[in-house]
Amino acid sequence: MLRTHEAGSLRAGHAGQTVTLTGWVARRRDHGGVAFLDLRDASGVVQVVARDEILDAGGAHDLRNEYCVRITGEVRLRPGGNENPNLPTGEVEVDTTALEVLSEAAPLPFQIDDRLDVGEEVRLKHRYLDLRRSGPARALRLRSEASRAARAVLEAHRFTEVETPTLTRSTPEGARDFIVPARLAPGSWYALPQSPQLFKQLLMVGGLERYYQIARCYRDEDFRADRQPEFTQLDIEVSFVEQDDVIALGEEVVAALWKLIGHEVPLPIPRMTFAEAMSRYGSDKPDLRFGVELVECTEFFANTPFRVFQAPYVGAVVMPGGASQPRKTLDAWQDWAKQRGARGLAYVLVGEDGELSGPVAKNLSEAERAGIAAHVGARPGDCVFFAAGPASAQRALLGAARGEIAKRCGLIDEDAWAFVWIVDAPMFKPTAEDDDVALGTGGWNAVHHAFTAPKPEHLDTFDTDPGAALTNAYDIVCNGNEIGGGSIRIHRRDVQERVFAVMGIDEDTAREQFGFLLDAFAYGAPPHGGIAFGWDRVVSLLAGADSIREVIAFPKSGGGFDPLTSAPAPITAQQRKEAGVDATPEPRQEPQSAGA
RNA sequence: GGCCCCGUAGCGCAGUUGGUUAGCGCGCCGCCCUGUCACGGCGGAGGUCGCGGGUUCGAGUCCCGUCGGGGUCGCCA
Repeated sequence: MLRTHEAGSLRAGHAGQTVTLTGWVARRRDHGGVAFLDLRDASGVVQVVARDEILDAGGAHDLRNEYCVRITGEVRLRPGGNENPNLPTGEVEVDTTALEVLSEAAPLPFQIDDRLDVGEEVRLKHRYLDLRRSGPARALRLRSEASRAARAVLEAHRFTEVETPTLTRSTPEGARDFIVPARLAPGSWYALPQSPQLFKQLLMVGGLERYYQIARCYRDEDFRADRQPEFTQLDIEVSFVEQDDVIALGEEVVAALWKLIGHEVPLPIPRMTFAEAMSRYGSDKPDLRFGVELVECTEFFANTPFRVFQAPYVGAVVMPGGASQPRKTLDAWQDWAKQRGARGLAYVLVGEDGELSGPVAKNLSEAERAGIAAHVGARPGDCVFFAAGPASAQRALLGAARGEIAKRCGLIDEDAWAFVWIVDAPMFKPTAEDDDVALGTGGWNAVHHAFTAPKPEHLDTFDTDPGAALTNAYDIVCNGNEIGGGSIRIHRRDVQERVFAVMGIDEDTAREQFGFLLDAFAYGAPPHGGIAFGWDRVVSLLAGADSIREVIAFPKSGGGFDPLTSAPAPITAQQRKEAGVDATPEPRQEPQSAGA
């Protein structure tokens, strides 16, 4: 090693020892004649004292921030009164006898100082400098610890870590595939996997029984704050299990993860059905750190004279103290709702005297005015927001309003962790007209994915009444974020074919796209199920980061651009030719197999 | 794809109803400083105000377009 000690490890007990340290000059305080250097390595910082003659001898008189240096000297207690209680190493300093510049540093594009704000664009462009800062470095180390903790849990259960291909076949699982030209088969393409879903099921057919992988996944979709074109899942699949087994395992993983940051997750984590989550919170990933539940008002307004409320669903959500909002703020709520595609957000203000006001109040019947506050649980001074129309859209609007109310009213305890399993999700949802990712033409699309098993009681009826079929699927939600989800899978070929049929995937299409899976199911596939955690999101929650970009070593910015490498980049004409990008594929004989 | 916000020195920001030579802090360069710890002092350099067009006697400032970044809705099982 080039060093004998790590800078951040030195304490009073080292006094008298001669040490050699390596690291970066975090700061230089030059008094002429003597200079103080803060020497930083991965372990921390220690103050180094260098006399003029030492700096001269090392050719280092122009030593600047972020020079990479090696110094030798004696650890000693600082002179009385010069201790720095803000540093773990603050009782000592290293009196330099030799200094060697290992590598000079050009003037920096931004300062490496934890106290300063730096724009994300420049940070990512020079991510290697950003990572010298304590926050970003800590985030990556926490990610490593999280992976280790998860592995420990799974290894204890005798899981096998298996790598699955990243060059695979394009299968329409929902998102758009990234595709890679195949030079040896001009005009044909690999796809990068959206998840290892199909492979892990094949591993179950292969008798692995307990599989996991920290797997990179690729989806070519538009950007969001919590999305990257490549992201990571902790992917798990187990044979011969039921829903409760996977949930228990998931809880064990979650508990181990949150233990890393000193939080004990009370087990078991509560469960809520999908239907309950939608009706009480207007979301399939409710944030349970606060109340403010949706109130069902459809019955209440069954005979209302107000035409807007003559709708298949009327719901309300109460904003505590909201009656005192200025007119301008209430108007702003309308804009807020319109931005979500709603016509607006009806509201009624409950005065301190209990009198109702606002544009909607006068449209209500006498009885409705008398009873509405009590029905929705509004108190004097509150504001009641209403949404009326098709249930799913209006619940989503009220659910969003619920979150906005909590934010504006400061109802969210930022230190709280609220976990919940959302279970019994519907198997299918109607295919929207503008749904360009519909897998088939059946008018129904899988809510989870096409391999999710129906609950046993819906096994016979899911294709005759798709809208009513429920699945053995479970999502784990933390503070309003879906951090993982999974299901018990279909392991019977006939059931899988019926599901494809409901989704309008005919036999030929199914055979072409998923033939290998159907084939596999013909050979004694075991019942199996699993779960996948969104690893970037999990780690960003543990790290308290606003964005998953903070817990990714080299994240991409908007549009899938990598500010560091400037990828994606054009290719040469030669590369293009070799890759066969423009070639027409030769008709090739698919190796057909059993059961065709 | 729709909508909202932001682009001024290497970095973070200010810049009044449109009006002289576009400022501040840090960093950078030079000189000084032997107990500092976000050291200090003196001096200095550094700007196509993202880009293009328009309005105007005059545009960093107003208008249109465009590019880049961030957020949001659609989308993402």
